[in-house]
Amino acid sequence: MKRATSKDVAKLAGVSQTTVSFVINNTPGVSLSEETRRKVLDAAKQLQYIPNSFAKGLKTSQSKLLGVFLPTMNNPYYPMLMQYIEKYTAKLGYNVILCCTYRNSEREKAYLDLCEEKRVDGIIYLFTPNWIKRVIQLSHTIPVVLLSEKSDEVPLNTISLNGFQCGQLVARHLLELGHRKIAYLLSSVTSVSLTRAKRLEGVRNAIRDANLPPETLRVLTAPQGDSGQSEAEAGYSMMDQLLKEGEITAVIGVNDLVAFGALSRVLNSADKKVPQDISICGFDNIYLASMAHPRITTVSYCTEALCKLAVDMVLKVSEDTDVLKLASEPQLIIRESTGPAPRGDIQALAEE
Amino acid sequence: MKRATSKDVAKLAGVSQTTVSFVINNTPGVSLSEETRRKVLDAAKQLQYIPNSFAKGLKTSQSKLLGVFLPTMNNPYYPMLMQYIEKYTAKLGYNVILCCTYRNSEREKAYLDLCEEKRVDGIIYLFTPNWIKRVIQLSHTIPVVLLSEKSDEVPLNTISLNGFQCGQLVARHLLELGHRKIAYLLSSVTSVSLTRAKRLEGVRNAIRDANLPPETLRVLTAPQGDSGQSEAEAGYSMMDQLLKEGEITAVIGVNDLVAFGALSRVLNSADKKVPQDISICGFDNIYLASMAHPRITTVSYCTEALCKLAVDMVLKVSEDTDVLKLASEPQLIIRESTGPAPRGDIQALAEE
DNA sequence: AAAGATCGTTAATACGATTTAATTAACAAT
DNA sequence: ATTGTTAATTAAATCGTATTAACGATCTTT
Repeated sequence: MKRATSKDVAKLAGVSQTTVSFVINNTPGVSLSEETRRKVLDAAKQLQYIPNSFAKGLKTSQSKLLGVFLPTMNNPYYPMLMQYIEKYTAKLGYNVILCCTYRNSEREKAYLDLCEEKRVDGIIYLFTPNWIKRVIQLSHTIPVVLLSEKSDEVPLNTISLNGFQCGQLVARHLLELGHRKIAYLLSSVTSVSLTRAKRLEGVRNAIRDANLPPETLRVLTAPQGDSGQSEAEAGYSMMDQLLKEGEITAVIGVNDLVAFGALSRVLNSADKKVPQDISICGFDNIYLASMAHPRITTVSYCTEALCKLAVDMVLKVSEDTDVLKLASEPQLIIRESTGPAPRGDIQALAEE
Repeated sequence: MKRATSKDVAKLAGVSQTTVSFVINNTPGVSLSEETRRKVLDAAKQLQYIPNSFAKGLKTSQSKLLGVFLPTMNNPYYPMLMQYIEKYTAKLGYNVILCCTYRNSEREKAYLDLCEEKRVDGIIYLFTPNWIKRVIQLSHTIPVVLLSEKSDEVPLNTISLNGFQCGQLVARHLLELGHRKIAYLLSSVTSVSLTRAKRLEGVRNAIRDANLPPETLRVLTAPQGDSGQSEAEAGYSMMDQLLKEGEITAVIGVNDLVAFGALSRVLNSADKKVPQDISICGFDNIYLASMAHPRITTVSYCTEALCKLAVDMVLKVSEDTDVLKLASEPQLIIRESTGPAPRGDIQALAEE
């Protein structure tokens, strides 16, 4: 069963194909009689006419398609962003193509090729590209926006999540609560993550600013992979080790998933309580953080607004030759998983 | 900066455009000298030639695009399926368009329109469509596969998750453990869900089969919405009520998210333990179920295999004219959140 | 040596829309 | 009556590819 074309509609309505196009697209600057307009619309409905986006794209070179790159769906953070982006683009008449790279360069490259072939109208990266060179080159042809961390060497439009400041926020929060023995739980991923680096930097900076020795922070690394489950498991096992040693009073997970895993481990222990004995916090404000009991203190970035901004930026065909770099204003969300350092440590603090 | 076309490549390589097409597509049935092949490839690389998928699609009426419909990203179950689908389609050279309906008929309709315009090569539904009529009509033009529950009235290719059998599985498991006071936690969503209905049906059936009275099962409903957080909250608040009443020994969440919320509530209580006092289980086997402590007993459907199957079906790897209906063989995954009914109830059982 | 058969290549056309420039009709102004 | 102006419509030229049928050249076959 073949679909009706604009030619068919024209024939049925008794007008030219041009007129059909004018009516369908409501082309600005042309005047049409109400009668022809109605005739065309009637014919189109009768034939169930649906414009062929191939032909349309061929002329206009617009695909109304957006490519969204993310490393994985296993951390709910990414589906959350994806959903915000999708919700907004749908309103604007665009579709999003899901490009899940699994932090694999080959896949990433393959997706970039596909996006180029499909002539997507823009690309949004939710992490730092592996193929920076390729992406930069591509950005001359297709608008690209990064929604992650900005890097001075990368001339790409960027909305920074401001990992450094995020790190500072949680660290200061813990320091103000009197914590002086803090662990930073890092689950390693298969590729470099600028975000993770920046967060840790921010934490270290806050400690230095408070005139505290670097030993205040203990950085642990678990070798686990990228799946949400294994990130939580990484947090669990690292916390396991920390409990055995029994020194730490506060824990920062590199993201909420790791923090959640750590929290689970403490909940599972007989003697230790959160936050009375150990405080726990993370980053990203995924819903899991507020579903846990106690709810996890974390950092939020007005994610929905940022996603909308990213879409606006990427669709802005304005010939802004300048590279735009923005930074989010992260917000600390204090919940029940963090509290004052245990008494023993408070005293230690007083002795200083 | 305009992109090179096949004509440009032809000119540079000193051959006809036809030849370029033959080389690029490796068109079967035509023989080409190694030399021309190389010349074309060199020219293509030099000009960074990328075929225009608009023109290509116009001729072939293939978009290499798949539309995937899901209600929300808030339940990790859907991103999980999405990821499996995306992973597999990418391998086949297809892209997926994310169509998130939020269980809103208007949105669903808008997305169907968009998919038709974009001439997607197939549509996969991860839930039961609201606009069944429209989808059925569409399926005459575009292959459609449902990956949810099969319904006898709906002539669409379907891979059934077999909710009925899933319900039976968990119910039998609990009954075998001696539970005779079971609660079924239902968080209501904004549209009818066949899956939810079938699961409950299966549970009831198992109870009947065991010659137990219908009162064995108590069905609770919470009015919460669709977000993952609120589904968990729904589970939390329903369990809150159950704890007050103190009758129930086992709980079935309508999905793992609800079960997780219920588990959180028990963990938060001083006196009750899981599974010693209360058993909890759910459906879907999302990673959250195995991240909780205790890990949650649930039902799995070999999700990845089913997703691949759905893709194969929709791409008509097998040429079938008949409507195909398959059912998954669900698998009960017994973990630490379920155990024998408390002693008091075992005795009650013995008295029967 | 004539007639096929095979190989490598190409000219021409079609796909279904948008868009430019041209055309007609109607009407006002001189 | 002629010209100019505006409104409503259309013919024709693209856009970049896949595909069909045809072509000359070379090689077989008899």
